[in-house]
Amino acid sequence: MSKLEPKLKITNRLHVFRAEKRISQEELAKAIDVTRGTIVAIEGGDYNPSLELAFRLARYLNTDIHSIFQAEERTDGKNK
Amino acid sequence: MSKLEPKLKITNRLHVFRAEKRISQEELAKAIDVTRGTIVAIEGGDYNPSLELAFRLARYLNTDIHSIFQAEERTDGKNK
DNA sequence: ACTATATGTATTATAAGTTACACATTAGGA
DNA sequence: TCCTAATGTGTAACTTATAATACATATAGT
Repeated sequence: MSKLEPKLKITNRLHVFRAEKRISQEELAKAIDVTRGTIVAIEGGDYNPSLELAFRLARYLNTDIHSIFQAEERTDGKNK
Repeated sequence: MSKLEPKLKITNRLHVFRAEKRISQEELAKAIDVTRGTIVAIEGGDYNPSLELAFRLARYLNTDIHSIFQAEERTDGKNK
């Protein structure tokens, strides 16, 4: 319970990169040494990974962090 | 005890950006809504902030995450 | 000397990231 | 149909990020 919302909403296009490379969540997870649950959580939405993990993802996908992750202003805290 | 090392070492040039803007740790902390302790920890070294916080920093400093943070392979011994 | 600012360090407490499971479902191929 | 890979969902345990606070110290200006 109690999920404090961060100031910025982090969205990502990880599934797009995965689709381009045609790799499964499990493959990606093993490649960057996390569990599949972590990949699911990231792709699933409101999830704020560590910067180090973001770097590992960007490095593996041969791109930069901003190409994978975008930060949006959180226009309202209580719109749900 | 038991400090699992991340796969990548995250370094940063936050103090350089601060120096350029001539702002104190406390000013920066307030601007991005963290405590000064968090700024000290980040500048101090082996510290892995959240991606969301990295975005807040980059946004405030009018730059991108990679200009502030760099990921190095962890070459030091006893890896794995 | 005094004062205020800036930084480093430390401790405790809470929030959140991540793992390691398990179970379910869906889509495809043989 | 059966089998398998891929994905979604959930939860408990563990680790780490961050907050809140206090204390120390150095430095610059008065």
